[in-house]
Amino acid sequence: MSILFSRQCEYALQAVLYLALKPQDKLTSIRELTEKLEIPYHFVSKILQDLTKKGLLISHKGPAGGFGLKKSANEITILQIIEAIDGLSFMNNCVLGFPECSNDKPCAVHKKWGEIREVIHQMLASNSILKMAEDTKKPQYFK
Amino acid sequence: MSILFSRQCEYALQAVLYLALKPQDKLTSIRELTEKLEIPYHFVSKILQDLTKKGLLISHKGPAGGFGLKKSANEITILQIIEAIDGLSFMNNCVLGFPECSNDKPCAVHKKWGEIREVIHQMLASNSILKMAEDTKKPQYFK
DNA sequence: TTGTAAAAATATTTTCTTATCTTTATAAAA
DNA sequence: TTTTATAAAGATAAGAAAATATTTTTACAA
Repeated sequence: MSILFSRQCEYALQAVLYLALKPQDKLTSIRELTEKLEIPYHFVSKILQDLTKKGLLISHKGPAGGFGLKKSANEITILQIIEAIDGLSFMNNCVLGFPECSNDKPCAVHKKWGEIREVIHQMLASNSILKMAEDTKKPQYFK
Repeated sequence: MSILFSRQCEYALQAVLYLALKPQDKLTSIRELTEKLEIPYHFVSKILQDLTKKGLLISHKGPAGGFGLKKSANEITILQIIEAIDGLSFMNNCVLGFPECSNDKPCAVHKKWGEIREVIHQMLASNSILKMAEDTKKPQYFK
């Protein structure tokens, strides 16, 4: 079961981090991407199209076609990917699910969760996907 | 969309926090509970049965029947409820969804998320549901 | 012109959430 | 003590959402 983000969003992150390690001008096919990452072809293809429409990726059809980052990998954050796929509702909603939870009517962990949420936000917004991908031991992205 | 926990789990928490504010010997019917909290009767009824089987609640059939906490509200934590319904996989899985993420092959936020997770654990385990429910402005639990 | 690869539309599968209906237990009334 | 109303237990089904697959179309480089 996924934690904070949808499966879609997780795949999007994996794909983008994979692309971040490639030269920006080189396109990568869905085939390569999904085989290396071992994630479902058609589902991911839909996700990449979404990211393209949202202006985060570029795509080209035909032979030697594929996907690439639209901007340089050091200008993109994980949070931007998450925002494009899942939206930022996890930054607003009550973690215990109380529909009316707010500063006026706080749930039992409202304040504490607010602090935690800020740290999570930091974690997702403070580093570029380039740094993220480089910090990571690369072998994990390949089989 | 829910954040860390399933809808089931959220309802369970809301129900248990509601029960925590009642005298322990008094039983509460699903009807009252779901009407006051405005949550779905049948779904919640299933959840309460689960919590009963797991030994967290007691139940009685028949007139004046209903559910109550098995132990005193100051001996139960939110984490115990979560563990019973969703399990603790959120404490182990990679937040970005990398299946092989571990200390050996950490994802981009492995370390940071580990710290955050500890704070979340603290938040859920360090106070009893009695304190949780009392700290909360009570009006929110009633309509 | 041909093969490749994304785009798009549609369908299937699975999982999660919710509802319906029947059964069983039990307290209280007759 | 039998009846009756109440409320949980249980089984099953319906609905919705999320995840994944299939098929067709479109673009384009060689």
